[in-house]
Amino acid sequence: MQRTRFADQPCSLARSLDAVGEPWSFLILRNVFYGIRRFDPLRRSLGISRKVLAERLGTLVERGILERREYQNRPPRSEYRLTPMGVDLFPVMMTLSRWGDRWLAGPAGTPLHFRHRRCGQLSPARVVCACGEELGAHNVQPVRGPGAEVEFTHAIESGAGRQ
Amino acid sequence: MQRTRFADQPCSLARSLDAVGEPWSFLILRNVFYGIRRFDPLRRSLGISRKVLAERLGTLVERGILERREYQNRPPRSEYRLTPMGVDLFPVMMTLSRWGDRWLAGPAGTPLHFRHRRCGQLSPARVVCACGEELGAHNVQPVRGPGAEVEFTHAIESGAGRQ
DNA sequence: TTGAGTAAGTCTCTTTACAAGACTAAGCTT
DNA sequence: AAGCTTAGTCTTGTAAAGAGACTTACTCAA
Repeated sequence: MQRTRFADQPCSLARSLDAVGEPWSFLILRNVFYGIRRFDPLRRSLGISRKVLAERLGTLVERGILERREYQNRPPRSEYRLTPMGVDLFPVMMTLSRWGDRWLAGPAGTPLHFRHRRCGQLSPARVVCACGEELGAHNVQPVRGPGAEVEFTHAIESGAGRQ
Repeated sequence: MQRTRFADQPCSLARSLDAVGEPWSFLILRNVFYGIRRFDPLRRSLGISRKVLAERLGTLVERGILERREYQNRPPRSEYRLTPMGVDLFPVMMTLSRWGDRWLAGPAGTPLHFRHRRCGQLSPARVVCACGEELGAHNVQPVRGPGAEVEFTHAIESGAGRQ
């Protein structure tokens, strides 16, 4: 009876969660984004146990999200860097962070802003359509794609969008 | 020795993960978005155990993400609906889903698209700044906000942005 | 009025995963 | 040589997930 795997579901959300949904994975990636790339600094900054950190780094490397790189070999020391797949998670982290800013920040306010380097704004990352309009549950409808499986999307297409 | 709580960290990402980062939470919310709102249909569509489903629904209600509503009382039957806080998670799920579309879809292709109702496009949800430009790790810099704590942001500000 | 069915759980048991921290190994420093 | 640093592995105890039996309260058909 091991933890259910989501990777085989015909759903990109489930697959993504299977790849980075374990406890700590996102926080490890956050700190790697912030420039903390080595084992001990990661462990200290996160307060994570050595065992779990080693496991998470291993699976994130295995899945192609981080890359392990030796930066010296006497003694062997390595650091972890984001692959393009890992870098591409940044927008996800921004939207999740923005949700927390909105609903969980409390009276002290937002702990951390993101500044868009080019225009200088402390940008409240918006999720938009190619046409530029902001997207949300109210104006989006799920539609079966080429990788769909019929029995899976049946319930979805019949009931979708009605909140 | 219980699981580490992220809710007390001065970081909206950590707080968000504490609220919805448990296994199954996102998939439950996905199905509620798709119109599956009752216990047994949720259980069947997810393949989750009754115990864990009851636990997750309970904590999501407790945290204000779902609302439990009786739709009949003889016998008492209830359904779960998204609160505004829950509805606001949809853009997060779209970006996570988009990441899975990009990196994990495989040869069968995207299982599910999102169609923007107004313009009709199968929209690859983009994360953009208020100025309209797309945001990513390369053009964003974290900046301390009012709710920050000094010792926490020290490492971040010194090392941020260099990948 | 008995029996089957349904919806929404609760409870028990087993297995897995996390938390804390001791221990290991290889090299460096004083 | 003793101690320090980095990067782990290993051990032990607790918490949480998975499977499924059981419960409660009501409806419906025979």
